[in-house]
Amino acid sequence: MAEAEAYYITTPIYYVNDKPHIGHAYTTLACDVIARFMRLDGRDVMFMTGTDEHGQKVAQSAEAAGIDPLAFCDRVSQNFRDLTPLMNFSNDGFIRTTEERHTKACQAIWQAMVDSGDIYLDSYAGWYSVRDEAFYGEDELVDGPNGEKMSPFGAPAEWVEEPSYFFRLSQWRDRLLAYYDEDPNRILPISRRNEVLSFVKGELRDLSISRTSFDWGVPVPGDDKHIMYVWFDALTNYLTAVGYPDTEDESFKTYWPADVHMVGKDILRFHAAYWPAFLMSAGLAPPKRIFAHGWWTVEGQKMSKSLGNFIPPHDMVEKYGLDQTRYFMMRELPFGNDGNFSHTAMVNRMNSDLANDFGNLAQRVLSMINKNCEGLVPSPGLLTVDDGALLVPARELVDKMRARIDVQAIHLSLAALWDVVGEANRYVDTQAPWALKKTDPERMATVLYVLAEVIRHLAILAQPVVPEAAARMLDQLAVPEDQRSFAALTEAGMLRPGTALPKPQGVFPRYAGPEEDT
RNA sequence: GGCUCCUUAGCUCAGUUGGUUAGAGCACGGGAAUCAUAAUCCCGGUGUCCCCAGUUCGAGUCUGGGAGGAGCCA
Repeated sequence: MAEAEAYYITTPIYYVNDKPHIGHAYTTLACDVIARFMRLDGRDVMFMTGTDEHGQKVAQSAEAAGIDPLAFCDRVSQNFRDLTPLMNFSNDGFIRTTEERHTKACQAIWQAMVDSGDIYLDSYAGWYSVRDEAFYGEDELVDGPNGEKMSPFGAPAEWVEEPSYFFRLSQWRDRLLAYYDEDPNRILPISRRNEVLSFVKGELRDLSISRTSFDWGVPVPGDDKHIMYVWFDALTNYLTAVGYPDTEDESFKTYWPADVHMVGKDILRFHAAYWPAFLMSAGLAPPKRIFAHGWWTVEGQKMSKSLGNFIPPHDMVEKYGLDQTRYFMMRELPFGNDGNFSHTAMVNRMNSDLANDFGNLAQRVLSMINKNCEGLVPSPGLLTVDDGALLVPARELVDKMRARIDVQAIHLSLAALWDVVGEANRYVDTQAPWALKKTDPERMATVLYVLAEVIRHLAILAQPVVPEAAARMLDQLAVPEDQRSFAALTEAGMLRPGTALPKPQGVFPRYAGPEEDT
């Protein structure tokens, strides 16, 4: 038995101070769909998400709430842990940067970077914004209403002057460029890759990676007046999760380096430039792929605090259904692009693609079998050219979808699946089994068998995106639990004639809520 | 200010190395069918392919300029 090939995929860790909205759910959902696909495809998957709990802002929020920072984090990180059951995520763990193991990992990688001569003590003077967690140049600042200095994003900025440890990022330019060159798909989409390339090709400055002005974070080893810069701390979670610093650990040896770091486009630079440089400096392999996805707007408008138009994932799931929500977010826009959420688009997708095309296909076929074949999987006769014209594309579908998932083109993998759904609906019409019932019952049985077998393929392949509905479809085809992976998409997994099927029930209802409610 | 990407049917987008009448889905109109969640199937039109100029026998596809949009950096 060949050992399953490992696959490690991560979401960013989310900032505990935020309230989860569809943007967070979207990132994790994309990873979930890919992780489920890989598991069904026989890969040994590690899928991680978590929360980023350090930094001055968190400490300030905790103080405002009148509790200590850890108690505060315990409370608010729950909001993100709750996304897993709500969205049916299949993450293999949930990491928090306040865990003891994470402190150890951060200090270990720091020490490794010190040992390779890439960290040095100097002093930092400049404008810093607590809210943005970022430093700014004098020329980037804007004047606030009372003449105070503000960051370009309108956050208060203060002049800070303090000792700081620096990372020799400037020394890593060529090695980073070589790393990008090794794989044309290193950073996707390509437009994002170009951005990173132009950033790194420009003048790379050394990076300040510690602060002395607050203490809610990971202390620098050997100099605990210094707290690690929050990004240094946060990025290291990807290592912590697989057992670092124990590089002999089975988990670390199996899963590192990560196959995909999924990130929002706003944090690409940290992942595509700083992080690989940190890792290489510490003698560790950099990630194989960084994918930056886009943002959702809502009814054409940006989500923002001032508009208060954040959509809590819970609201979408409640209103449209869980699998419907999952499908919409993965299908509506090319993965990587920005996209717009609208009630109309949501209802269109859920009614056209799910209810009318896929759901109704299963329902019409299963009903005919239920009524005309005594509720048993029918016995096929000799297959015709028409049958092959449907069966062959269904059997080739898994390869087509895999090729697309490999480059995170989730929307295209779904489009391929729906192509076959369309073929199947056309086949139903041209074969007209309801007419065959009177003229040629044996041929009717063959047609219904072919359809049931194609639906088996479709349901198995739809599991990553609509796990519950696909499972119900497979239940209705009496497909055993252990026959639902992609390995069953062969002749050996074919439906057995004579198997009793339960009475069919629709799995994708049409939208039944209020008509105009946007 | 520098750089990157985008601008194609009402909407969302495909358009490979330049080559005959520019495509898909949704929406819309007509027809067929009646197994099914009134779902399905067939047929149909619309496009100054952002604008201008150039290269070419020939450009949505290449070059230059311009307009609008998004983003990265200073």
